[in-house]
Amino acid sequence: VLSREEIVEAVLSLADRRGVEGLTMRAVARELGVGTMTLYGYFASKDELMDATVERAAEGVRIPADDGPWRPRLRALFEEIHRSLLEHPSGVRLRLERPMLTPAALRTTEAGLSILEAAGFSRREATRAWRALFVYTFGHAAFTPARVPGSAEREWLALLSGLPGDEFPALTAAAGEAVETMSGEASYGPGLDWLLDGLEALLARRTAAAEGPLEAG
Amino acid sequence: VLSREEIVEAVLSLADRRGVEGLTMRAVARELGVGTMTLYGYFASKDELMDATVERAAEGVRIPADDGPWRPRLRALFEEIHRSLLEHPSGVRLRLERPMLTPAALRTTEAGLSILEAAGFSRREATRAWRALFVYTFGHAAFTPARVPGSAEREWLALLSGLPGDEFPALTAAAGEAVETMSGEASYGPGLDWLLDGLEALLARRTAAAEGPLEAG
DNA sequence: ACCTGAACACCGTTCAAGT
DNA sequence: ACCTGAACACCGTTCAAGT
Repeated sequence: VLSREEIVEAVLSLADRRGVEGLTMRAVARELGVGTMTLYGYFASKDELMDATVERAAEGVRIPADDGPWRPRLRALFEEIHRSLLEHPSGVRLRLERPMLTPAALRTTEAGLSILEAAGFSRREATRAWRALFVYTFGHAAFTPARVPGSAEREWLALLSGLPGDEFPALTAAAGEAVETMSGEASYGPGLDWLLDGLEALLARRTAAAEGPLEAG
Repeated sequence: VLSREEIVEAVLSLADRRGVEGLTMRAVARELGVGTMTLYGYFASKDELMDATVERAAEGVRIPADDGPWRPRLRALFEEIHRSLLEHPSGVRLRLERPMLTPAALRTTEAGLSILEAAGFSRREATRAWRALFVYTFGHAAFTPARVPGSAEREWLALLSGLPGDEFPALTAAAGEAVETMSGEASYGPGLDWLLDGLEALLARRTAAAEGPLEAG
C-alpha cells in the first residue's frame, strides 16, 4: 500500500508546510500514519530519503526549448531553476556541500553547458560560467530569509536605521533599500543580468579578436 | 577563569578541525574541560554562542584602504571576504537563512555600499549590486564541497564520465573540467569579474547618457 | 558568584519480534 | 514479505543542587 513515491511526496508536503527543521523520520511517518521504522523498509537512511526528495523536486524544472540566441535561453533556464527553488525552499538546504549528481539534477547542467558551448565558449569557460550562474542562483535562494509576515523586516529596518551614523553612513542612509533587497525576490534578476553581461563581453572580445587578429595584438 | 572569548575561540578551533556537525555543546565543553552546563552561564543558548562565533570570524575580514578606482577596491573587498570564508568554512553554514546584522558583519556591507555609491551607483543599484556580490560569494563558499583528499573527486569524475552519452553529451565531454571547477577555488575569480563587468557596463551606460543625452534617446 | 550532574524531551537507527 | 515497538546512543536545555 505504501511506496517510495508516496513517502517522498509526504516529505515534500511536510517540508513546504513546516520547513526543514520539522523534517524528522518520526514526523514523516506520522504524516503517513505508519510506524517510524516502516520508512526504513523503503529507504536505507534519512539521507537517502532526503536525496530522493531533492531529486523529485529537481524533476519539476522545465528545460526551455533549444532554439533562439544563447543569452535569453540561458536566462530562461536560470529563471526556471530560481522558480523551482522558491517552490520548495527547503530543498536548497538539503543540497549544501554535497553535490547532487543525479539524473534529474544533471539535466539542467547538461542543458546549460550545451547552450554555453553552442554559443562559442570553450569547455573550461562553459563549466566556469555554469558554476558562477549556479552558485549565484542557489546562493540567492540559500541566503534569502525564510518567509516571514513582515515583522522581521520591520525589526531589520529598525536595527539598520539605528546604527551609529558616523560609523555606518552609507548603510543607515540605504536601510530601506537594503531591507527591501534582502527580503524581496526582485533582487534575483539584476545579478543574473550582470553575470550574463560579463559572459557576453567575454564572447564579444573573442569574436573581435578572431575577426581582427592584428588589432587584438 | 573562563570567558566568552575563550569559549568562542574553542568553538572556532573545533569547527575548523571537525566541521559543523561536530559542534555540540557537549563537545565544546569537553574541549574546554568543563561541564556542559557551564557554557550556559556565558551564553543563553547554542544559537547565541554560534552567533558570537560567526561575529568573531567576521572580525577577521580586513577592509581595504579607501582610495583608488571603485572596481579594484570592490574586487579586493570580496576577495578578502572569500578568503575569510575559506579560513573558517563552517561559518557559512551558520549564516544561512538568518541574516547576521551585527557590527563586524555589517562593517563589510558599509564598506561595499560606500564604494558603490562613491562610484556613482544609486542607492537602489548599490544595494542590489551588494546583494548580488554577497550572494555569489557566500553561495560559492556554501556550495563548494567540504575538503576531501581527492577520493571524492575521482568518484565524481567516474560518475559523470559514466553517464549515457546520448542523453548527456556536453556533460560527459566536459566531465574533467566540471569536476575541477566544482571542487577548485580557482572558480571564484571568474564569476566575480563577470559580475563586476556587468556593474561597470551599467555605470558606463549612465555616464554616456548623462554626457550625451541626445545620443541616448 | 560560579559551576554542574541528573533528568527531560527530542533525534536517527539497530534489533528482535510480530503478522 | 511487510511492518513495528522497545531500546540505544546521541542532542539542547531545565532544574535543583552543589561549592
